[in-house]
Amino acid sequence: MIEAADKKREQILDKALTRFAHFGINKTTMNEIADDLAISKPSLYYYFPDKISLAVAVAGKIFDEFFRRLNSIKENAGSTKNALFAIIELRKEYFEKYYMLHLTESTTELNINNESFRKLMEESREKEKTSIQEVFTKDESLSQFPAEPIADLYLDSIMGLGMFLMAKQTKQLLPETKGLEEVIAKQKALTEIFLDGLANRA
Amino acid sequence: MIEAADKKREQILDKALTRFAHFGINKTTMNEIADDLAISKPSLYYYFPDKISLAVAVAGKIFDEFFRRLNSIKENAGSTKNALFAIIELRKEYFEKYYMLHLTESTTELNINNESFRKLMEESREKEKTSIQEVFTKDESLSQFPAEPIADLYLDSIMGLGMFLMAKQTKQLLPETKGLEEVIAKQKALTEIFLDGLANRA
DNA sequence: ATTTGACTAATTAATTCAAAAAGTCAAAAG
DNA sequence: CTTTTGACTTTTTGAATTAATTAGTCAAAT
Repeated sequence: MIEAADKKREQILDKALTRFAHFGINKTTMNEIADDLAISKPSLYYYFPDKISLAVAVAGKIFDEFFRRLNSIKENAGSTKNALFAIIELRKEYFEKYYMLHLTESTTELNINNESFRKLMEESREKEKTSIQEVFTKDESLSQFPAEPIADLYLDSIMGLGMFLMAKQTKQLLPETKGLEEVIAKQKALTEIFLDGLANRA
Repeated sequence: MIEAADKKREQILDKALTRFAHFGINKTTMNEIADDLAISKPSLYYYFPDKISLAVAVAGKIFDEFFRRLNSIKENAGSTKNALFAIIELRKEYFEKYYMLHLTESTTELNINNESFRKLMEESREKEKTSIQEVFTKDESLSQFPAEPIADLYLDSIMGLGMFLMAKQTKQLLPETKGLEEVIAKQKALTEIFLDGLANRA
């Protein structure tokens, strides 16, 4: 019964995701996940060969959902600017939701040395770049220059701005209630100037 | 003889700078600095109350020199673009030169909790922002919109891009011979689009 | 094919302790 | 009175040891 096994795998993924999102990967033990599901640890290991595989599978699930949303935005957003703004909001949503997994920076959780995780992250970044690229390509008024390096530069700039501002706030002792809002605002402001800059060259 | 004391302080600063730049602050001991100068440790402590004060004084010296160069660029560069490009190169030069002091990111060296260091860094960032702001203000074609938020956004974007790309490269196992060159290239590319974007709005 | 109790192996966290480095002081030298 | 120092104390750092937790395995059972 391959179907049933898949269903169980999904159940495990769901429970694991919940714990990971709450406490992070390192602070979640395989025993806890097994207990949550009211199964034994060996059962858990029957479905996933090790903890990293489980974590990578969870991360993969999150990315799948993310890219489904991203594609939907890409297809339906009216203008280029609207699309890029919506993508900024989407990234924010996922950042807040899965903050504990540190899927963004590669510092602590999920040892960066791990091959399959690094691959997943790399592929995801590539995928996101391609999506952004398609957003630019769709815009006829920007068809003059190659979309790939532009998308690359845009994405690096937006991500860098996000990382930088977050880092700045973290090491500040001041109130950070607004926090993400400032990041989003600046990312949008940069997006606007960026698009104007391209339009100006066209 | 206040004059002689100042001269000695300068000598100490110079030697300390050399060691700090080579080995980093943490890996340099007060004994080594004293030995370099052929004086005893208590003598060293006669001029600087503690190691942090010494390190902060060294960092201050570096920043002073940096801002002297920055101002010279600001005064002499022809176009706005030239000025911003030259500043990017200047930052690169200082980053390479004083890499070991980690004056940029606030991770390891010089405990970020230290009050006087945090103050120095904050003031320096503010100063740099003001300089960039003046570069924008000088450009009559951009006099329509407020220079302050524009300079702020530009600086955050450029710094973020730099940090982000460096972090990316660090955690990559690939050749990084080019390394900084890619960073500089992208910072310049973003600068161009940014300026075009402003021009387009004006 | 799936599950588990009872195990082992590997990692992580806490503790100890010695070495290194920071920092002090009373006395001396110019 | 300013500057310097040998000899000292206090703190910090890092390696080594150990205890505890957690990852991962296996033979047997359903």
